[in-house]
Amino acid sequence: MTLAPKQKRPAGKPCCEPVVYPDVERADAERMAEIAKALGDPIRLTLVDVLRKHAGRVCVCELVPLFFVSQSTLSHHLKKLRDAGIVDSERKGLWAYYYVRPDALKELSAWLS
Amino acid sequence: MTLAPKQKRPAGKPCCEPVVYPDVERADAERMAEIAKALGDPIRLTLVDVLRKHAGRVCVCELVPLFFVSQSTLSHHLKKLRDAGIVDSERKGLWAYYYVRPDALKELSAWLS
DNA sequence: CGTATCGATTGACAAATATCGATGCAACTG
DNA sequence: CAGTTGCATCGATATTTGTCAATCGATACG
Repeated sequence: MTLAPKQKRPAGKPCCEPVVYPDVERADAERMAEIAKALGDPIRLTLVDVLRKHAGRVCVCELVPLFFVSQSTLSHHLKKLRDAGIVDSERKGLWAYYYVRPDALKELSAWLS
Repeated sequence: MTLAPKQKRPAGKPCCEPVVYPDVERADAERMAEIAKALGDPIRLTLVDVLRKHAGRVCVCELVPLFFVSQSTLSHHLKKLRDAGIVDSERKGLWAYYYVRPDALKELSAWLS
């Protein structure tokens, strides 16, 4: 697959024919980029890693001591993951249990490989 | 795998034993988060998609018209991808040809699946 | 040589983000 | 009921990000 121009453009005319096009639809790209963005922080990526290793649910009070940030900051990160649809939570009395939504990472994972 | 506390903590004592730990090392998480962050924008994700579909190299002048942003903005996005180690470029005369670095996405892809 | 073109860089600016401490709220304990 | 606990939200602040127009450096063309 060879493309791209070899000569300077004749002035006025376009540099080259547009030969390449994306395979992903714009909406798909936006959805996947949102997921990727949410994973684009070491704390959040690690959070997902921890949650994924547990089929069950993990209490927030167990997550907080794993990172050197305040409780409110961690809560903020969890919210970002929730907003991106990667995790969800369930409240039980005082405690909140988080878990990774099944298939949340599927599309991005498929695209990546 | 059951964890997490069931009773309010006795005052002074910790809420619960830390039972869960991440499987990824901190350095790994940081590396992967950096990649994910770079992919966390629709334009950049689409750029990678376009470049990936071409074993060869793609000229910047072909990439610009694919997006509704200025040339300088696209250049900025390409730099982000370069800084993250996802793509690299080669200059040939006036033109710059970009390509996805092999294996750049491997680690993240493996972790995701 | 002088001029046009490609692509990167700079400077500016608004918007989004990460972080914290303080506060709020629901629910448990005594 | 009063006090305490777990977690979310708010307000403030510093940093990062996306974007553009303008400029720059190198290269090509005439």
